[in-house]
Amino acid sequence: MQNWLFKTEPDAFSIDDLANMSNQTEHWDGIRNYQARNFLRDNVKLGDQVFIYHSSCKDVGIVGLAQVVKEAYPDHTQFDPESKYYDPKSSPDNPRWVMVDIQFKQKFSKLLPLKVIKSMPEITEIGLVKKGHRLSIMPVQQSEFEYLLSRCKEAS
DNA sequence: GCCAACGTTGGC
DNA sequence: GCCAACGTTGGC
Repeated sequence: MQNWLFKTEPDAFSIDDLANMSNQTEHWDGIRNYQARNFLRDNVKLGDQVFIYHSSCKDVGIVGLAQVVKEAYPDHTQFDPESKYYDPKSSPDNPRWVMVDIQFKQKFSKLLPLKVIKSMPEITEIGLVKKGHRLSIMPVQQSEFEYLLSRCKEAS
């Protein structure tokens, strides 16, 4: 069992969009980084908890919680020439990119800002607080996950 | 919109 | 396999 943090740009797809999907479930497509792909393919498991994080926007931080409801399967956008995620070097026989499905669990009434996360002495391992870490899928160790979750709920 | 820090590509 | 050039990410 693992915990994760997935980044998303709320202008493209936000926590509210996830909450409004049918079954409050959506496939997490468009991951085009090998390290993130390897996490998705090898380590993201059914039932894992996922922090949803808004990036590249006015209010950057953790906004909610989701869970994995389907493990890795081929990301269909890699085969679609119309998609911005199209990868001509990938083929259906040998898909290069995968995605998982996640289901909305909770939106925190107040977001936990990146600035605050960085100021927490308890939080030292998560990729967010490390310099130059740009992964859009990152593991969160259990102790830090629990601490962050309690702070999110406390702010709510 | 800037720019630092990465990741990827491709010539050699 | 090196590395320069280029592209992308993402906080500010």
